[in-house]
Amino acid sequence: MPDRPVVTRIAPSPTGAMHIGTARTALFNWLYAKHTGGKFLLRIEDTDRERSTDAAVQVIFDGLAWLGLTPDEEPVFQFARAERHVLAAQELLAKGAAYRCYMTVEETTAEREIARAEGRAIRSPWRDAEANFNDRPHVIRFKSPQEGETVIRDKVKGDITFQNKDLDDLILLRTDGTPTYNLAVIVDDHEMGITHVIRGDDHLNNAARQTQIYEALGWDVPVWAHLPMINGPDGKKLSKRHGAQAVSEFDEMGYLPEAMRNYLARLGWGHGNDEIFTDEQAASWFELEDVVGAPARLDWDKLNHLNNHYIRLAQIERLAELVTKIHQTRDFPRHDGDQEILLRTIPLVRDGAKTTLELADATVFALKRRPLELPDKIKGMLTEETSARLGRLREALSGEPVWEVSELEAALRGFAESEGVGMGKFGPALRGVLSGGSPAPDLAGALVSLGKPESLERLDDALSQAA
RNA sequence: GGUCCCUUCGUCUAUCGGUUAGGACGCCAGGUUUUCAACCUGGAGAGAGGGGUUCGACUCCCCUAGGGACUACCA
Repeated sequence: MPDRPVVTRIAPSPTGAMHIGTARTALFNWLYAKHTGGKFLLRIEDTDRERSTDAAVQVIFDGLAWLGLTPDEEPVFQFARAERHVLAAQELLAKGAAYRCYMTVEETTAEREIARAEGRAIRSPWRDAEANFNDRPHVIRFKSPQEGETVIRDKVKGDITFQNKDLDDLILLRTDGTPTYNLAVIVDDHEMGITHVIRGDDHLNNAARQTQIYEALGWDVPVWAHLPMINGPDGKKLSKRHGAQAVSEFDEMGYLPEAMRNYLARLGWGHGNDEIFTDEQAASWFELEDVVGAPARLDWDKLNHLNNHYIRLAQIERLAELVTKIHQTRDFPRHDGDQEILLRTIPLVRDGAKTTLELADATVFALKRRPLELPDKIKGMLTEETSARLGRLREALSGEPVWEVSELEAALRGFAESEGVGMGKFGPALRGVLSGGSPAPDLAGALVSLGKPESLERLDDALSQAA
């Protein structure tokens, strides 16, 4: 490869959801481009007109945007470049590196069965016929070399040698004259100036045949880097039953994009003992040689741990916005003044949240409207003794001048002491009365979240109910 | 069937011939404690199997086993 600036690309086909494996491939391409000061491009492989949809194209745009992996140039649509692909096929034909094959679909199927039984690649009788019956239906096949071997110098897998006799003659142009994937990728990668093809290792076998086509065209072969797959926790192909496989699902489940980037980067790549790092660090460290050759499994626990870490790091305003969105999708009623409550509450509850969904759950207690509906379990705690004690606590709190966590902690402790009991004697009841049974932070935190007036009122509500 | 890839704690990984095989998540125990989580301390836990090469192999080579990809006029 000549010493040109690095250009990488992600080339998904728009046929449905954006798989998490595609996201990681995009991440690695992005990281490598950043690492080398090169460019990261996007090409939509929409040559399959049956399955490609505009909605799926949008899914890819949205997925990349959410992940923060912005391409450095406008996306290229493969289907729109069909003419270029055909031109390349004709060039190959003119060079004698491709031929017209008049086998019918039935004949091809029959040959495939025989070839498989004999353990060899399929062959076309038209390979050396140099036939040209202009109007008869035919495909254009690449005339793959039969002798020798083709070596793939893969940055992840190392050198891989294929015997040319095992490689069949790829179809370049279909009977209807449209280009196939294997032709289109080569032409597009070449004309987009792609220097490094970093993709899933399901394409590893294609690389050999693609290399031959590059050579036949007289083009530079890109640097290959084939990434292993991402499997489910059980080591099997990732599917619905593993919880998620599409990028959008991780978003919906409350994962932050920066957590996804960090997690995905560590799946199949490592830099010593570094586990948590910034995008800048990852980019500066990222080398294709350090990519692991073995498939990895998705580990929800580790993802959760990282997500919790990034939730703790996130701006409160941003989290409040995400939580608000979650409440909206759940039709949880919101009111004026909730924003302030949220901004007050989130810092107090986010340390325990593994996802923004959990974070949203943790804010519910503070957003409820009084009077709270108290579950029987909490009502049961309000014995005469406890109610009386909470009454005295209410008075103590109403005189509290500074409504902050450390002051309130001290006040609660002081109250317990003055009552001559442990916090266990009234803490659970206080919590229940303040939260209505929803998860809530520690007592002082809950009081701060609610604010002084609301806290006292919730106490009053409960005490009058109990009385 | 054929071709190709992969194989270190449960999981993700470090090690690039010489280490008590390290870290992270998870797990277990203890601590903290008004719930849950978080947090603190400690602990258990790995080179698929078999042959070589070498003074010395997790590391290099071969075989076996087990996973996986491809084998479309899909991408």
